[in-house]
Amino acid sequence: MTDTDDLFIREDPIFVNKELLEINHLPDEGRIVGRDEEIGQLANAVNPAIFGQSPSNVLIYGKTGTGKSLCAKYVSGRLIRTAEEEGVTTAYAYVDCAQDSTETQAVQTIASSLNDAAATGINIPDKGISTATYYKRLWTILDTRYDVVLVILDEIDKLDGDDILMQLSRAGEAGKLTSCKIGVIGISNKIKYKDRMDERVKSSLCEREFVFPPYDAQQLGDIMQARSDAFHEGVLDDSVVPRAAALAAREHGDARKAIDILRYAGEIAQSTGADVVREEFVVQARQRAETDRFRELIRGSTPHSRYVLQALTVLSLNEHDDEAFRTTRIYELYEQVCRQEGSESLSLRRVRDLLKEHAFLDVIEQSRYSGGSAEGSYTEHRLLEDPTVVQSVLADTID
DNA sequence: CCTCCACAGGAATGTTGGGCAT
DNA sequence: ATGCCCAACATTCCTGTGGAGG
Repeated sequence: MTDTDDLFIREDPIFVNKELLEINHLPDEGRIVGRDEEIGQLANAVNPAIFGQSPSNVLIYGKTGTGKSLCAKYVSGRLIRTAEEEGVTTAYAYVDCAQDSTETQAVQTIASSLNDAAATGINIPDKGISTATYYKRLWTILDTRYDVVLVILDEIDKLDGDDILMQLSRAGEAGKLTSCKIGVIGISNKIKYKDRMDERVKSSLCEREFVFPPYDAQQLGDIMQARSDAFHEGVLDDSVVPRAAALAAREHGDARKAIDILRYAGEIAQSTGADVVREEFVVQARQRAETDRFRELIRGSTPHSRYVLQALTVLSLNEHDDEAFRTTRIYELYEQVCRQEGSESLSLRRVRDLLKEHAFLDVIEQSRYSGGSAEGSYTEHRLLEDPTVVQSVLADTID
């Protein structure tokens, strides 16, 4: 091993502290921009936990990238530290309901993230046991290890039922828990989510409600400025942050997207060997952020789910004029895709459900029509993303 | 107002594969 | 090792739906 091996770059010329640009990075206090009031209210709602009492349940609304999960995690984290100083043992569990959409998966995630097999002697398997068993183990874990627990349910509207909310909010009253208290922080980006909630759940979950407004270009700029320490001194061209802020502000004030753009712009600079992040990289970076979000969405989906999407994509690419297609047309093409892949096609009924799932994840949009006189009624499906983008993502998601 | 069509979607039932107790 | 339980996925069967034209 010589110390003059120049095959590898020894020091990153662009980034010093790239973690600052990770999506899940929790900034220190003072780095959360424009959410002081919300943080204060949130803290106030969960404050009783510090004395070992039940925190208020909270529902947070706001579009994606308005800092909802960030603030929820941040407040929960500080609560745990403060409670500890008071001799109260607390913890929080974070569940992304888009990923764990069934009741079972969500309970499993909560239980396994709060469990410590060494301390409790309880094992939480990934699958194979009943929902009731997961609950039973979760209650035991909570009672033996904690005084108060906060459960953050992100994208709660993606959950397939209210059952888990019911269980969590009633656990104490139903005698399932003897000493531990539970607080639920629900996060939704659909305001109307509340309307379709069970009345009993609604009254207990919605003790406090907050709405997070989108960030404006100024705030987005501040947010990125606060994280610009991720880059080496002088590497960021002065025009980069304002440009990225303007782009992200135009797209509904999504801070997550703004930070993604900044990171990608840096990576583009890195891979092209540039020593400065230039303004023109920002535009390319935006494109890349878009495909990345989408790739994440379809990464977890089953092959047939992707074939269905593939069928719709091919239709959209071939016929630019009309961009919405009937279920049956998609199904015909889907059968063709299956033959190419050497796979047995699923039933029409099942494909209808798969399409509905895509609609739920905002990948496609469905609208129902009636043909009128003896023409029946039908549903049309439209891709929400650029077909060429979908095509390229599908192509390299082969695994 | 009723019919007719092309499909939507609810319900029941079957299949698969993993964890669990014995 | 073996049978059992259960969630997730899939199929089959069937009833429900909307609006132009009779």
